[in-house]
Amino acid sequence: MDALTQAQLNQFRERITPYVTFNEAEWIVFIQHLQVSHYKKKQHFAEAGKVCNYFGFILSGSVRYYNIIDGNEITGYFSFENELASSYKSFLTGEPAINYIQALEPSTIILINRKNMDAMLNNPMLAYKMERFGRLVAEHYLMCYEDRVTSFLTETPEERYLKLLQTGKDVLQRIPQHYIANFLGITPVSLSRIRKRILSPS
Amino acid sequence: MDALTQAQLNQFRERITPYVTFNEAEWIVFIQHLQVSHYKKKQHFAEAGKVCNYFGFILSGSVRYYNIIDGNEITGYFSFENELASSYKSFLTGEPAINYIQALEPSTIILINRKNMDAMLNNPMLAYKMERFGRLVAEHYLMCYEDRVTSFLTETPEERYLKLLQTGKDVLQRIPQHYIANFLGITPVSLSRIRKRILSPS
DNA sequence: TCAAAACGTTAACAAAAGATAAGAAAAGCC
DNA sequence: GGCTTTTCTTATCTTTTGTTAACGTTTTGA
Repeated sequence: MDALTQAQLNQFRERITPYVTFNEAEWIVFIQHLQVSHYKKKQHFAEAGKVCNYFGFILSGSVRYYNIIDGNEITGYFSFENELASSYKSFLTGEPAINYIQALEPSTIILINRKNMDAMLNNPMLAYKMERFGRLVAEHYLMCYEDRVTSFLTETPEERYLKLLQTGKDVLQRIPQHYIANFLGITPVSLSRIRKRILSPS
Repeated sequence: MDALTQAQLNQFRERITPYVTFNEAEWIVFIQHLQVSHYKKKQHFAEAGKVCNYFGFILSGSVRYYNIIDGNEITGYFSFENELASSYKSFLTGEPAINYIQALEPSTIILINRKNMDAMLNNPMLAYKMERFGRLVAEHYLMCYEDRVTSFLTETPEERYLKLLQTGKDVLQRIPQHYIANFLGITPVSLSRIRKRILSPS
């Protein structure tokens, strides 16, 4: 756990400003509750069976979320720089996580631990804005999940893959294809077939 | 739109107290922002293409959420008494909804419209608790969606159906089976086959 | 640098799900 | 009550996906 640099703080502040705008006095108190940590590739940010005590903001790098089912890893989500990383349910409830979060690349992540989060929620100077921040973040991810569930119900795997391509996110290049297959809810073999179908439509 | 009865208010207050506890002065102001409305069976609470301006709490009855894809209805979710009803994304963003919400039975629903919600979020007397309420509600549904996405990634339709049965919710009896099939992400025909497989495992 | 591990594709076969249609039972509606 | 609509099941056929294994390539790490 290092101290945060000014550049790291600026990056974080710029990203969260649309959600919550701290004045200078608030900001100074807020950043006292932050830590930063480096993760090597394949190092775990959270693990199934253990409580996830951190809420993370990825300054650089990326992570994947996965579950282990019958000994096989199933990758369910990815987060990249300027996005959040947390086994949200575990962080919120204090119950052991059911998934793993692992660095896909060497990553630098700002951390807020459960104790500091509670301290801010109970600090009259920050409480209101932290509640609001928490609401907007939760609502944001809720809407993302809502879209994802809808896509599972109304789209074929091929449609989901095409839509994913259309987002044009270059971050996709950084993800092994069998993880993307998991993300889409199919096997790597099946995704390979879909890709072939798309390239040479008969 | 009727005035709320004391019994209705009590039911609502009991249900939301775990999320937010209003004192008497706050409660009196809060309930001034509530309305109540009755929905006939099959009447719509929200419709695709129209902005959902209401956030609902179901006092009695039930609703289903559905999309129309290629002319076919796909039911994605249900809500019952003491649960919420809203085309959440539309309510939050003000954009037209992409799904329909329809009463499955004659239903009575408490409504908070967008204007009243904003008024409370901007009323210093209520703002803090409304932000907190909103945060906890969003977090609750976020966790539900997270579980649901995980189930799509890691379970077969048969496993999802068995797990649904194991919840033992008698509300399932109130839902036509082909809606449950949609909810599980499969066709009604496929669910019928799964049921047969379960009853007479060869 | 070199062996091991990870990755993507392809093939062959099995299992499951989708599409469509038909028919029976149940529910809803004048 | 009698008619229509909805609901569920079943059968047949097609399509898709899963499973397993093989193979070549790329990446990784000691």
